[in-house]
Amino acid sequence: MKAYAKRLFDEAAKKLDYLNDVDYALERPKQEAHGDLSCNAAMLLARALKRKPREIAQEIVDALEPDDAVEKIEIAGAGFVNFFFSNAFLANAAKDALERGEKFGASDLHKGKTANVEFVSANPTGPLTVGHGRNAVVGDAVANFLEAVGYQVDREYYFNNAGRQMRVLGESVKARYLEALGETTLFEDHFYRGEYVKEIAEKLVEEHGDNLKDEPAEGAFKARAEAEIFKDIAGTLERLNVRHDRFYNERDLYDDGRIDATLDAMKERGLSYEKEGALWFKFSEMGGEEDRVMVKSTGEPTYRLPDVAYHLTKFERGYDAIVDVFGADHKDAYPDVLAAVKTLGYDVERVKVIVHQFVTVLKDGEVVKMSTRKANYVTLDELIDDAGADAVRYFFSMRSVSSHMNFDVDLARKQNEENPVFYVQYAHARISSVLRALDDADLAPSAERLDLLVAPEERRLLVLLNRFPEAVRHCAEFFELHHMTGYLAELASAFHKFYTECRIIGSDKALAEARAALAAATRVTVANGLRLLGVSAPERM
RNA sequence: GCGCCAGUAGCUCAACCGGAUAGAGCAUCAGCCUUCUAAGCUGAGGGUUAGUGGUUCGAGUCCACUCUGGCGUACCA
Repeated sequence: MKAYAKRLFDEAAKKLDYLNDVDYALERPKQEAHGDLSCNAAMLLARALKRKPREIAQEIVDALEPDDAVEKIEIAGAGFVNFFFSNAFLANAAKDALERGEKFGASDLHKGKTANVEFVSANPTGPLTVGHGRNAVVGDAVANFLEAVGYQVDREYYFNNAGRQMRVLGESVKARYLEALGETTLFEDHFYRGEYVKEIAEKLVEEHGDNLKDEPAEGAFKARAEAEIFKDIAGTLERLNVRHDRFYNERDLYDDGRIDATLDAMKERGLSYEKEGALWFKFSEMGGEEDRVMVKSTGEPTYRLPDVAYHLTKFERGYDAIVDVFGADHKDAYPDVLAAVKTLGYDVERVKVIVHQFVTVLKDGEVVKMSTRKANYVTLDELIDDAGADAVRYFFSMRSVSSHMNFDVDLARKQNEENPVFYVQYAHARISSVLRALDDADLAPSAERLDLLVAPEERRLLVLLNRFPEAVRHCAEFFELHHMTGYLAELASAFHKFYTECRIIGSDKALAEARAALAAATRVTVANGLRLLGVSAPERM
């Protein structure tokens, strides 16, 4: 609809030069009485032209040359130009959906381009928590949407198994191991206290008895912990239908010399210096906040150095779009990384950073202060156990990423029947059910007579089908998944109303088959929307 | 202190580049199943968009200040 109206305006602009000078909007009005699409150009021009907006609106309308796609164009309010599309035009979307099936909504807008989406990226120090869930869901869905607009997408998980956290984890496992052997140990305050640490230690006792007593914590203990925890993380992600194409180990950056190369490159440009035994980068000269330590006086790099080197590899791998998904707690790091990458000659415009706000978890009416180390958390697995993978994915997708969200675990548990995801899935199941019943009534969906679909409920569904491709593009561009959940809720609602008011079986054959086609097209659309969000579309409920 | 994100109905959240009468779900109340799935539909109530000032044809949206909450502000990641 928007594309069509835009073409009309572009044509009109050849006659009305002032249309070229104004950044007008083509929006869908909140109220149906205001049509399917609305343009505010006349109001925006009124001042510059020193004329009345409605007068300008009239001039614009006179200059537009619509064909029969448009039923009427009205001037309303302060000077809005409102479009009402014809049913014949709207019905095209239903035909599209039926013909293109799973491809409906997809486009080749970015065909031939590649994208890298990095998400989750939790170090293997413990099970994924509810907080990671938001990251996983957002990252995976964003990747889906990028694929839908033509990108070839790599999903990447970046991790570090060499830092202090992992060292402490190894020590924690060893301490539990010795405890299990009956020795008294000092379980230090900063150790990881989670049950999973004990479980790993117990496995080691079962398999090796006391043979590991003299092993260093950093050896077998850490290695086993990493392997077990990663297995656990992978299992959790699998349950959420989230998969990564590549796990990128920070260590590789050291092994293949990228860390040193990054240091050298900065040194060559005179952007690093030594102070108090540490190596600093001059971020203040690169547009960053202030200079930062990159290599500590101990000789150990800070996390920023590998972060820079890692991002350089993404550029070297030639991605057209580089998407980073992380929580608000990591927000301070990326401006420096981008500043360094830019200084080294790369186009940082390709990087899109999605910062999602924190998830506040409520349990038993209380806020749970999450800490992996202190073993104070609600795991993602527990949440999936309680609410189901579909509800978890839908729930995280429903909120704007920039919004803090409250996650009431007790509510999620009860939400079985009240969760909005079921409303949408139910529409899919209901349609599936009607379509199954068609055979017995000797009917089949047919797009031959879609012109018969003139009831308000039918028209409304058609309008929504028209909006789906736009909604997909919007999500791929702005990464705001809640626009898709909102769209799907509207679509499901429109269907349920249609279902209540417009009988399929029992109507005249031509009308029944046109309605069946509309239902089938709606089912395709619901299924595609849910699939992009990583949510299942059940045929029976 | 400084930086970022937010504050909208009882609760959880929407509102696309500033547009027309601020919308959903849940909860509450009142209706609708002899016919394709009632996990549905219809209707009702519920708002000083945290506050104050400003910008303009028009502000929940932009600007300034104030208040409240979250996150950050490391030679932690």
